[in-house]
Amino acid sequence: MAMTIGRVADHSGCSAPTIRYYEDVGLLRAIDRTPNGRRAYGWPQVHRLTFIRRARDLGLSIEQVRSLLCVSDGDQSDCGQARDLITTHLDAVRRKRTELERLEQTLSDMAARCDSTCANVPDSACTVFDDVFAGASVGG
Amino acid sequence: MAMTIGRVADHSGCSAPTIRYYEDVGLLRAIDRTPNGRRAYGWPQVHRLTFIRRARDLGLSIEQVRSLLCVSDGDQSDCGQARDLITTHLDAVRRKRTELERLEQTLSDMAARCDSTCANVPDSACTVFDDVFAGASVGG
DNA sequence: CTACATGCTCAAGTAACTTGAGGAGCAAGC
DNA sequence: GCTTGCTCCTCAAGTTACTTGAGCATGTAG
Repeated sequence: MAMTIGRVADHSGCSAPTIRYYEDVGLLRAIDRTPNGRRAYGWPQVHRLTFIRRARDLGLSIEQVRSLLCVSDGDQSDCGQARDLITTHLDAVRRKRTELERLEQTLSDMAARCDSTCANVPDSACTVFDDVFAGASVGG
Repeated sequence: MAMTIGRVADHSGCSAPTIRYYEDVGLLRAIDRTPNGRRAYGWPQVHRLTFIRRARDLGLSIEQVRSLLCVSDGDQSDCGQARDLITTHLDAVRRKRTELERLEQTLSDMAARCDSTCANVPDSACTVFDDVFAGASVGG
């Protein structure tokens, strides 16, 4: 039933040192130990770590993640405050997604241009960046 | 015609110290100086910095940004390699966007649940996290 | 029972900035 | 003409969120 830190790392996508670090800074607490002193985890920790990793990957700071987990842990008693916290993060995530779509479009334009201008001319100079940035060159 | 670092900061969205830092690490080079030693920028640098900021905001490392700028600068002579670079980044950006959409959905579910369960019960304990994570609780 | 993979702690290193100290240049108002 | 205040400069140290490495113990496979 109990997992080693290595298995938890595999399941959650966090590295073992990172998991110990999260324990250090208080995102995980009171990890059981086996008689010989090794950490013993269960599935709830795997889910918590997966959530943390996803949020971190997407640019939320440790403190922001902590605040969301506080809501989850019930440390945040006022539901209105919890909702504010969530919608604030939601706005940030939406803005980020919009920017990401813009970059995706830019990169995709570059690749298409690359295909059309130099696909059949190997080793030719590439001009993909010349005018993809809102009509202006990238500059020096 | 020439802009101070402060104006460039306003236009590009990078802070002045960050712009100096990018010069230090070689993302910007050979910035002109006024007779009294202040940096003098033009629009090409503004565009370049805007591109850098967008890419950085979305999780590309300085080294990845540098490699894209190398293509733009023509330091990358092989168009095939340039295309590979771009499509690799494009894949990463697409995966990131998918993850972001998942987090957006999760947060939006939380907000909706918050509204329906405790909107008219101020100061009540909030249960928004109880089962939004793939059917499992966040754990401890 | 010897490899060797995995775990532990603690300290130092890294990336990408941010903040702070200490000082100079210039524009506006008195 | 001089002070007030904003912006700029350099250089050093601090911050966040980890990663890497040293040195040692333990569990597992052949």
